[in-house]
Amino acid sequence: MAFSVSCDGSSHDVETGATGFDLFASKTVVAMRVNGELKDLAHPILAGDTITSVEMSSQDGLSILRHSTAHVLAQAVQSINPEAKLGIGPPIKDGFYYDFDVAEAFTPEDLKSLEKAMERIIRSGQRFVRRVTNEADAAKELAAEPYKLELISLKGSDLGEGSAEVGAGELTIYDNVDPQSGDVVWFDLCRGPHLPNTRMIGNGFALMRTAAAYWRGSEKNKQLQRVYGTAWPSKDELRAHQHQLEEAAKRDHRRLGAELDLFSFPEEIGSGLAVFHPKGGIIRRTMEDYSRKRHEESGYEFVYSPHITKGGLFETSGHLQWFSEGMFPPIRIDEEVDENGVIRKQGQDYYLKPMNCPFHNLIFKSQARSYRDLPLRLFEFGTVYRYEKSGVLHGLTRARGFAQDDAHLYVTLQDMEKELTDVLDFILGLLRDYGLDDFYLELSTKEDGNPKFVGDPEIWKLATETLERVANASGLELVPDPGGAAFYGPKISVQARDAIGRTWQMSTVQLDFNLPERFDLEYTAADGSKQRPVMIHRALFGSIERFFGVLTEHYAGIFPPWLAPVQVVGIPVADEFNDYLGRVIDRLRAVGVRAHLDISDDRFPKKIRTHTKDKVPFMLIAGGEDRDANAVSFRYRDGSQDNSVAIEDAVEKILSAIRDKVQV
RNA sequence: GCCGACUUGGCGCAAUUGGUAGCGCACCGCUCUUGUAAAGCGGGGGUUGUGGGUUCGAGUCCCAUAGUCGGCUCCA
Repeated sequence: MAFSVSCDGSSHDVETGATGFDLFASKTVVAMRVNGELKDLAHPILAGDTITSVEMSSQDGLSILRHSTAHVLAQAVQSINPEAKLGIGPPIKDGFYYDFDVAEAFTPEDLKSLEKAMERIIRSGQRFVRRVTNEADAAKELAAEPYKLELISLKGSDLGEGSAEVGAGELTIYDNVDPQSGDVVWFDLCRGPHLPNTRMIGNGFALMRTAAAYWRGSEKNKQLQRVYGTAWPSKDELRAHQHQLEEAAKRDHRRLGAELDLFSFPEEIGSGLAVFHPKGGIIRRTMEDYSRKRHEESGYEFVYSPHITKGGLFETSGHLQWFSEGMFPPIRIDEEVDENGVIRKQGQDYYLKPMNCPFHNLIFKSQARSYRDLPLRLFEFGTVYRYEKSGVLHGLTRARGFAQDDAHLYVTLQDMEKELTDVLDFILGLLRDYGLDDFYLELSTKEDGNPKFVGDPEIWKLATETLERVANASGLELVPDPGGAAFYGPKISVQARDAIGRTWQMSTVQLDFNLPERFDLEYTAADGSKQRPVMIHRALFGSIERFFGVLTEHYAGIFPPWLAPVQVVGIPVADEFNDYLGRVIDRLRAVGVRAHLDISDDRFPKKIRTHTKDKVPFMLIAGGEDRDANAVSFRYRDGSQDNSVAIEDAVEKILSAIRDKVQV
């Protein structure tokens, strides 16, 4: 008996018992959506179903490919080491991983032999066959897999949406069936769907690296060995992905920082503590100078505070209670102990500051404040120290000592929303000046029931709603981040996409009703009553170091002229033109351009090479032809040229590029 | 902090099974040098992250420690 179904938008007649295989002849269709749900092609089709094909190259298709590849990896691991216990193996961005409980960590050689074993499995064309089971039967079959048993027992509880093993519906197992013998050669608890067979994985996969990972993501659990892999519909796409990774590695700020002589992390100083070299110093100072100028224009007042303080200050703020493990341990001073070890004089504990806000609060409190003083905007490039765990340090983007471009705004409740709107506007404008222009916002809110968050729930609600209104008014995309708030209040963070599409958390704006309370901050209102101000914490760069790192990667070290450590290098074609070109360079230096003349013994092409590698934005060249025309020639970093430009025009061209902060 | 890998002159790398450290770039000197990514010659520089140990002998093996890298966890 035939009936009709809707397939990819048109009507099809199929026989009873038909499956996706009868609908899709194309080898690139790997699965299908039946009435919106992802299904294997082997899923039987019923009358009235609405079906759409899932191509291998689609998002869904890639996930299925990667998940199936993960299964093949797990089978390969167990074929080599039958003792390996299975964790989970989901698809992720660009690939997949699978966790194993094994006695010995995987070595690079292991990965090679695993790839070989995977190739054999893939070539053998095993079919993925779905089988519905129940908890009791599955528990019997998987008796040797303790982690799978745990998943079964957790079914439907706190596994979350992303789980690839068990879903809300039926419990299913996927058998890998050998096409020749029809035997089940391997199986795994899995909700699917999968490719029809392993052969469709093809040769566009690779194992990338191994790492340890806590079972179910908790530090309290055992660490399993994770193997990361990547999988693509074709070898060419795999190659393209690998090439992309190499390109990203080339713009790694840690590498560029050494290559371009910008900064370093001397081992003698300590982990996560950077020094900036002269060239990095120029970039950093230029960034800071411009930021300072813009802040001045926008009504911020500049303050300074010390790097250390007595512990009491952080008890008042609450940091010592909630985040002491993130702070460097105290320096105990002035304690006197007698010969018997008895304390004669009580000492004092001093701490390196992990934040600037308590200091600014003390400045607020240094005098009686009036509503006329508000909004009071206190700004500081404040250097803070945080005891980040050794394993999380990462160049400039995650350091133990860094400077925040930190400001605290004290406003009345009535002005709060307007001030927040202005701040967000100010931030986005400034980030654009630094060359970032693709943003979205994240709203970090408290998590109900988590004791980490302090303060009155009503106030949290007011703060969160206000931030949400301001964020929405910006017109930018707003992504929720539940549980991501600071302990004292919710925040908006600005996420920026860089030149190769990676996103970075940049600025944060936090609303705080808690610290004004703890510090007993108040001002006199127009009616003479004492009122509590609202506090807004905000940082644009987050940390100067981190922003420096992000910009380095965004520009791949090819900084726009206004930030470039060396803006112009004069390269004479021969010594004879040193004086002529030197006069042009002197003229640029006289108007503040960072320019110098290369009169080294190197030959002309060598100099071009040297300064191209140094990523100098303007190379000015002069030889006989230029001198005769009273001109110079430009060479840019990409190799393009602009010959015989009149000196006047050349100077103006350079000055305007710097002034307008454009890229060249 | 946890798991794994790595650590050789400023940088990038090399040194068969343990036998007394090499190369390129950079640096210094000399010679030569007119047109768009590396002129030639010569020279200095490391005891192999640090501290122990095994051995007749260790860059190569073992232990500890520091740092780096990849992940996990974390990120006020």
